[in-house]
Amino acid sequence: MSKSKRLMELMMTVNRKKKFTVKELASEFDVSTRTILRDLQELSELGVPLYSEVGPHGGYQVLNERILPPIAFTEEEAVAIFFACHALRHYAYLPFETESSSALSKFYFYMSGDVRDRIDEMKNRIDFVIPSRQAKFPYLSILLDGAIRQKVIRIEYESREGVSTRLIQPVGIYASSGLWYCPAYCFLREDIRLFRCDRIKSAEEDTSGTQPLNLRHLHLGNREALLPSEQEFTSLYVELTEEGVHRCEAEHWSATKLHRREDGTGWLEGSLPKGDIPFLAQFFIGLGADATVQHPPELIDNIKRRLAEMMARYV
Amino acid sequence: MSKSKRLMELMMTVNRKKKFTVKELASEFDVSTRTILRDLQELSELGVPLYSEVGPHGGYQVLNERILPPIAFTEEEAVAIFFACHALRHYAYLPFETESSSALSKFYFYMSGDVRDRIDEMKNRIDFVIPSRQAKFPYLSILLDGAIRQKVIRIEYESREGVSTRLIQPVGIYASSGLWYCPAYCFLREDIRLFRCDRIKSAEEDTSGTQPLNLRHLHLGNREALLPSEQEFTSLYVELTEEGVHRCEAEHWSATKLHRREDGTGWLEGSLPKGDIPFLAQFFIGLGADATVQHPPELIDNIKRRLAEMMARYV
DNA sequence: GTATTTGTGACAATAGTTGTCACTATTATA
DNA sequence: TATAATAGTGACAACTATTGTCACAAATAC
Repeated sequence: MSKSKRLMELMMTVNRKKKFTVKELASEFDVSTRTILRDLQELSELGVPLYSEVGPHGGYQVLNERILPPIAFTEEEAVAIFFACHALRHYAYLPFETESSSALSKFYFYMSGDVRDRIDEMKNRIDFVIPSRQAKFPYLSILLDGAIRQKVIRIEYESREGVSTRLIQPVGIYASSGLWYCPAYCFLREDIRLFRCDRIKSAEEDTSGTQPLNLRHLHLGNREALLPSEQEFTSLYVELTEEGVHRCEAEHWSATKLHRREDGTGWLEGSLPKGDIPFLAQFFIGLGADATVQHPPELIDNIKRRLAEMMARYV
Repeated sequence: MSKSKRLMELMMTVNRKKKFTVKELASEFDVSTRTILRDLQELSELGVPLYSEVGPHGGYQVLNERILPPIAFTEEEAVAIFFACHALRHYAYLPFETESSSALSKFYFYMSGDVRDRIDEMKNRIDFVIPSRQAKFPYLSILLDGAIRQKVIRIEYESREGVSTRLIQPVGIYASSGLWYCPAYCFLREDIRLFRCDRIKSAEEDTSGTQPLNLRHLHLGNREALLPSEQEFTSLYVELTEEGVHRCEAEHWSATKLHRREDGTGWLEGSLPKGDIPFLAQFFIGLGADATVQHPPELIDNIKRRLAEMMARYV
């Protein structure tokens, strides 16, 4: 095996093992220990953060910030990655350190001038707009970590009724139109709840010893289907114009209930937790003439009441 | 210079030059032509798409699908890139070939098992939600290309009045809540207009010889400020609750007009093209009790009329 | 004290790289 | 048609890098 190839494989091996002895690697790669020592020194010079201790039970260790073996990308791939990272820059808060800028400068350095120019030209000609918000989301990484390792997190949450302290077990986090949300099991309500992350005023791993539930099977992809809910349901039917269909497409709660006709119009049909009626009433009012609610009557009544209140304000 | 270093630099040089002779490189790198020939063969084996022609005016060429020299990323960077690309997968239509998946599999291959596991765990625990739409956007790359090279594009555009053929000169394209938009100079209206890309029914480079205008200085970052507009304006004042402030943050037209108070409430104040009144009336109706329009009277009248119409439908 | 481990230096054996030279083949162009 | 420019190959010697071996130093757990 050529030296360079061995170095790359060595890099992957030490990244995998994280702790190892020189002898071990020597027999694995079928070279002498002297060669492995020389190789490890080279890896170290290449930036792999190696650390060694002498003596029995000693050996080598690779520290956290590991580096991957060099990868050759095509320019097309580099451009795609560049714009993927570019799209993320609208998020002021992210749950992981945004190392993307250092990654981008590496790409930028190795790109030839004309691709660089092409990217510079494109940067101002294409955008992925995300509403930028005032809200602050300082606890995303704690919540995400809680979701991954299935830990119980103690949060202070600000709801309409004021600030309360709760224990939650996060299912995951997601961003939608500039806001972060965290679906989680709430030990206070004893059910899955959706928390808005900007209303979480503090978050830390729970130390009181509350046992996490076994919710590993629950994740962002399936939480809606699995949600056990004791809420009272009623059925919904709403007639939509073409524009109404467009507006409903953008709301993720309505996507599954949406049906389309050939001519572009459509309707919403499905079941509906009664607790959502106030929200839906306001939503359909916002659609104006593009949505006509036909069922349930409670929803229609709520809409009428709201319309009357608004009329009263503008007399 | 060591051989490996020379190979990397050679890779960058051939990417930059695109066309070159062996002799040229030999003198540039101060090695014999025989060595350069051997090096080029190695590059070829590494995947650089080289092509050569003998004879005078012959030489080497590197074909389009160029590859970058291998780059070493840290695992943190790899994770960040991974999720940036992950976020883009919600876009069914993109203006460039989405080579990101091949890039991701390269990363995936070189990552050690535990980081791979970490990413697998994260994949289902974090998401960047973009509304998924039925609409089709087949002409994004033509529009983006038109914006970059400042070309005139002939489109068929479907508006309320039916399908019309227009010549436009794109400023750029952007995605917002699942839809793509293209601000462009419209040769028909002789002004900048915003086109919704799913309503563009065909697009091709214009061949009739219409001269493109000099709009290079216009791009997505500044187009709003530079827009000359002959519309009639009136002033707007809207009182907002805390929730109303939140909802207005998400709309990019209102972000510049939004003012906040200490207690979280706020107001909208600014000028307003009269043509936007119907849109705004519907928007503020959607905000319900969270917005109270105080000016202009035309807007209030329009809101009242709409409320009355809706009341009538739900009698 | 001993076994285990990293670590260094020297040197010879081995393997890889480079330059030179002789030669082939193709092609544009004078 | 001859000539010059270009890629390309093979052989070999000179040079350079890599490797293994060995001797030895130093730290440390048990």
